[in-house]
Amino acid sequence: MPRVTEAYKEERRAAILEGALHCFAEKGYAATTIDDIVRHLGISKGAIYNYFSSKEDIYAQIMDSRMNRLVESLRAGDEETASSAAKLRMLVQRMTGQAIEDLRRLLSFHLEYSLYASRHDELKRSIEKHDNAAIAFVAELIAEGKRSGEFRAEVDERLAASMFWALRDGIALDVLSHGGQEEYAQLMRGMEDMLFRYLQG
Amino acid sequence: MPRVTEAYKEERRAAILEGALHCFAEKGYAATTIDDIVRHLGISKGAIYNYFSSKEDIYAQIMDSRMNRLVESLRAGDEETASSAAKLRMLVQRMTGQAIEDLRRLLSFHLEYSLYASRHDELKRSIEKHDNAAIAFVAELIAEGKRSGEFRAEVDERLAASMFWALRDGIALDVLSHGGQEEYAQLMRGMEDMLFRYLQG
Amino acid sequence: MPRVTEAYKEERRAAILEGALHCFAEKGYAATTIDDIVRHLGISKGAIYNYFSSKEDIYAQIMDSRMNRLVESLRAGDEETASSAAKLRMLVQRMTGQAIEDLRRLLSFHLEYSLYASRHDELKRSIEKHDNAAIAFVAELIAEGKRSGEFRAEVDERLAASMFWALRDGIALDVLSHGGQEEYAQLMRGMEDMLFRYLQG
Amino acid sequence: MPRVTEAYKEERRAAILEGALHCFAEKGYAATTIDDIVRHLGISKGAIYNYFSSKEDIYAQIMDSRMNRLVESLRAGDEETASSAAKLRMLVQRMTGQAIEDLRRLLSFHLEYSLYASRHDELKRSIEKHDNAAIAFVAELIAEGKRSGEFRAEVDERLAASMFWALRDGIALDVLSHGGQEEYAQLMRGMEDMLFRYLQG
DNA sequence: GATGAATGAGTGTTCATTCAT
DNA sequence: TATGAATGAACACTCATTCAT
Repeated sequence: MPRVTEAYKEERRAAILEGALHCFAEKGYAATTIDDIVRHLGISKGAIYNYFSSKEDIYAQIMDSRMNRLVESLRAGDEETASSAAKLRMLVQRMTGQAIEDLRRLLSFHLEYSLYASRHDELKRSIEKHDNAAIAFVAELIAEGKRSGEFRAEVDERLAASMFWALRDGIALDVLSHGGQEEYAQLMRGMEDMLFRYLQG
Repeated sequence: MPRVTEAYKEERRAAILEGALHCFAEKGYAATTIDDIVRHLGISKGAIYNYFSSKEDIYAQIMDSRMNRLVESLRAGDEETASSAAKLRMLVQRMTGQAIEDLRRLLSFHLEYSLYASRHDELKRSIEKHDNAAIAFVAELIAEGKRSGEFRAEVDERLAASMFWALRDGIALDVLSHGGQEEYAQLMRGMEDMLFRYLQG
Repeated sequence: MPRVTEAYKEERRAAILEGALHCFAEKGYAATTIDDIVRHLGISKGAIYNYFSSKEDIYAQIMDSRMNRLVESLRAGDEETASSAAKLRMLVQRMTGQAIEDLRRLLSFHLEYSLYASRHDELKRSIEKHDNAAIAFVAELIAEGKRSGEFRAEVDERLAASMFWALRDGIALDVLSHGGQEEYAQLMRGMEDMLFRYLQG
Repeated sequence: MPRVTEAYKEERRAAILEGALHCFAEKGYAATTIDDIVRHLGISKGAIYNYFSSKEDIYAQIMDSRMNRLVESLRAGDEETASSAAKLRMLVQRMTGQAIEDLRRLLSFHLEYSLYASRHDELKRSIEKHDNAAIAFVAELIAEGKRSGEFRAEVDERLAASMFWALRDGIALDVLSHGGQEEYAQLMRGMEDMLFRYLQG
């Protein structure tokens, strides 16, 4: 008979993940100390270790939870009625509408994590899994478009989907260094334009 | 060993930079210790501090020297006779030809540095300068193509140049996580295709 | 071990201060390493940094606490009934009675600290404050003696008080280099003699 | 047949001593690096080690040379005609006349050296020798005064001489922390007054 | 004799993790 | 479970000294 409910624990876990994400996004993984996180959350240092086994564990779990939500949200926007092209366009536009500040913070987190994971095999696998899900989602959209004749039959949907994400990630990376909201929006419109010319010929 | 020539010192400096780059690319900046670098180079710890003032100084100087060489090499491939489209195609193909292993190592270095610099204002400025040089180079190529009628008059050359690099960086980032030489080459061919459809309409 | 009482922490802080004083007095500030202190106290290196922010912080806080206690102890010996001359004589005699070994250790600490502080403005101010308190205490004694007619009306009490401490410090400095208990006692008796001849004419 | 004359070498040695004294007085022994000295003098690091075996060796030789000159200068002021009391008064007044800035720098050097030497037996012996010479010089003056009836017969000349220097050192120490030229002069006049009252009853 | 690059033991400090309370 | 003081390996950096030129 546990003292605390499962729900309470789950809430606590999520709060720590959120607080840690805030710190990691702000200062970077290596520069963030457990003390930073603990201070930010107003909890004790020990508490963290009741929920996570290490700093790296927190890192990985943040990413995992974010990725799951990302794929969910991808699906969520999926209106039944719309054409494939419309869906894809909507996806780009939802991205375009994101506040640059959120983007910057989150993106730098994602980028750093990818880098980090690329040097740690265990993490690499989970990244790959999630990335594949994201690619598959877009690839499926494109495949639909091909079937409905909206997109050229010659495009390789997996390749195109990979390029979709590469473009998005590259733009985000760019914006990280320079550029504000307007420049980001402009690049995203450029991406939309380029992408549809490619898909539609 | 004093009364050394300037050339000797410059060589030494370059060797340290190279050794450090090797280590940073391998393990990441934060995870690389001065001892790692020193061990890799077979020199003493103190020696490093005769040439650089801190670990971060080394980091910044590696990037600076790499960026300078990148822009130079961009210019170097510039054949006089070729058309703009041919030059641009050549540029993409030179990138496509790169060994994935080199790319992976170098790219992860670049990415990590961009991330790091985005949180350190002094470094940020130098990154921006170099990035602008790279963008300007491609933008000029595209502008030439517009003038010669090879490219659509409507494309904004700066935007297109930005997207050129975003695409390239995004692909590299992708390849960092998964994919090998073949997947990289395929993505780069996709990039070429997408890019020219966009530029040529 | 958390949820410790304030008293426990205060005790710990005091113990570190004491241990550090021991080491600084023995080997000097610069020659004493944090490892020396830690070894002497049988605690871990990190523990020190839970209580103090740096080696210099420890140094300054030792001095502060010693100075506070010194001024307190000066006041503590202050018998109500005695005449001013008797009080002053008592003060000198209490100093004379000190064990030379204690004196040597403590004095070399004080001297070194004064030297150190004289080159560090923040510390300088606190030294001055404490020194002034010590001078003011003796000056008040002398002023009382002047009022009661025990001391010459012409003596400037602040000047005389400064010389009181100069003499004491000078003697201690001397004893640091040579001399043992007997020589110290002799010098202090000489100080008493010289001082009272000066005050009483 | 040496390449350079003895005189040249002696000059060089002296210059290094002087430069090192400047640095030690400014920043303190521990805080002064060989690089500081070398930079101040505009010579090479190796050069120093042609003349001295270590940083400590320099330290000790500075003190040695200063002490020798001090005792010489004490004797130099010794006018034949004057009475003992006049000679002693003159000695105090010469000290009083010193520029506070010189004093501060030099005194902090002396003090620090005494402290340092008190923890290093080899150096301690040489300090004692020099201190004894200084005490003996003043003691002899006082003894003369006793013989000529200028000073009280009861004073112990060695004790009085020790107190003379203690007072002077104590005043200098005081001035190190606070006080400027005027305060110093006032204290020195106080010392003169106190001293003569003691010697003459 | 002069030079100054090289050396590497040594320093103060940090920080993820543990565990007694 | 929560706490936060304790731990100690690890780190970037310093600096007296050496020695090839």
